[in-house]
Amino acid sequence: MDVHESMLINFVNDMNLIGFSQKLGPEEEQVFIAPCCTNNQTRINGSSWSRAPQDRVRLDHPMSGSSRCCSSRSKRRRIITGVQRQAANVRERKRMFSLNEAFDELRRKVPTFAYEKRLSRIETLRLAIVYISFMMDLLENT
DNA sequence: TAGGCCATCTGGTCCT
DNA sequence: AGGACCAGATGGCCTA
Repeated sequence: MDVHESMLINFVNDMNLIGFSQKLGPEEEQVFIAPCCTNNQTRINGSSWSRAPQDRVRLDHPMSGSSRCCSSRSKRRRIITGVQRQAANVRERKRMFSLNEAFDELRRKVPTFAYEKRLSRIETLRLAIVYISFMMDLLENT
């Protein structure tokens, strides 16, 4: 085993011992709260979703209710049909699928131990950031 | 049982 | 006009 390999193992060990939360500064721990979206509560309490996932269709008009409330911009409303909505859902699923594929690829690139549980997406990103920094330091010092 | 993570749906906005 | 992207909401699953 060469020096770099042992350094890498130490690095992974350190990552596991340190944990990600301690690496967060106050900035990262701040929770962003949208300034004007207080009416979300209405939507939670007065939820119009059906229970079964396949029945998750809004019972009211598809374009009623706005998640981006209080915007002073003029809104050009886009009326979409049920077919278009379904097509958009399919596209979104595909998009999320390719995003997850990219995350899986990134998981394979960052060093972890085989017995460790699968990294979550946020853990993968944070580990990748630290790993890249580690490698850059390594390059500068060799 | 609470909290974390994730998949999915959805509507708004951006871009071509 | 329509697809891509984004963020909020919601529910299911899993683990401590």
